Amino acid sequence: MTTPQLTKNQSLVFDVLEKAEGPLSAYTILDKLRDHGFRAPLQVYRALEKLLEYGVVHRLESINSFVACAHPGDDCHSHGIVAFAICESCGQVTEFHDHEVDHRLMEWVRGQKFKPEKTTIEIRGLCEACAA
Amino acid sequence: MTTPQLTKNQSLVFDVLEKAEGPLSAYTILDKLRDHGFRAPLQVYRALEKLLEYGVVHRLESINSFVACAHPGDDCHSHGIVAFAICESCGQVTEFHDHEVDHRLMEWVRGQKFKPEKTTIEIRGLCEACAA
DNA sequence: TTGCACACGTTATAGCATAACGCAATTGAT
DNA sequence: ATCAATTGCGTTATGCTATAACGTGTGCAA
Ligand SMILES: [Zn+2]
Ligand SMILES: [Zn+2]
Ligand SMILES: [Zn+2]
Ligand SMILES: [Zn+2]
Repeated sequence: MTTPQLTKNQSLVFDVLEKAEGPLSAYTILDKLRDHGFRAPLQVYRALEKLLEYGVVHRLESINSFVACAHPGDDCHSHGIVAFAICESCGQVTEFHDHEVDHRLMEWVRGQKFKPEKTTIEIRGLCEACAA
Repeated sequence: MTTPQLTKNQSLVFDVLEKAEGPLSAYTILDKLRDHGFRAPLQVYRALEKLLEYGVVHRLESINSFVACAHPGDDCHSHGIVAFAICESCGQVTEFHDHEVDHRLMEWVRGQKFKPEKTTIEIRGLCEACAA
């Protein structure tokens, strides 16, 4: 998926996510953009929908939040599953890929004749700093 | 984790989930239990909290729903990660375990000195019947 | 008896996400 | 140039998901 030129709202939302330390909820993004004219949740959600489609932003299902892709330009997303480690203390998120995990999961779905569309792998816990 | 005797509310919620064809949202469970005296979401959420703790129910993060464990009495839950395949058409859920996937993920977290607490693996797509 | 833990009921509130309407700008064919 | 289709945008309203806060009753152990 090649990323087209972002619209104004999409750029604003993306910039907020890129500058953030960790994942943000849609409503947090909204609050950060009120000075730029954002008034309603849909303005955020519509931008996020496109950014997710372009693959430059990921959604963290287990915490209802969004994060900028940590591997811009990487083609991993086109042929692999993205996994996340989420620190429940400081909110830090690490994005990674493991082809062996992908392989095993895809082998399983093939055996079941299941047709995968979107796979979520999220590890919640404590990062090295917070676990100390 | 050994499962203690369930309370009345916990039993009601568990029975609903066990008899269900697929995953249910907390509010759907609530509606199914109104005839049994349930009036408020908290009655459902409090029961679910315990059932999750006992390991007899799983939460599907990506669809905000709950499902009865498909492997009652299985000790897989104590030393492995649970994964789910969720059909987005018919709602059918298949629960499975893959030790190799567990192993790879745990190897990754060990390398990062990340301390995992709860891991989510959910594959959304189409089951064999619905993909045809 | 007193204190504690736990389940429960109720009301209110917080947090997350989308439906539905209308308008404006863009594009691309006819 | 005109028309139709698409896309983005703004606004209001609504729906779905989850928890806070308070009070009650019950069982049990110190
Ligand atoms: Zn990424
Ligand atoms: Zn941390
Ligand atoms: Zn299970
Ligand atoms: Zn299906």
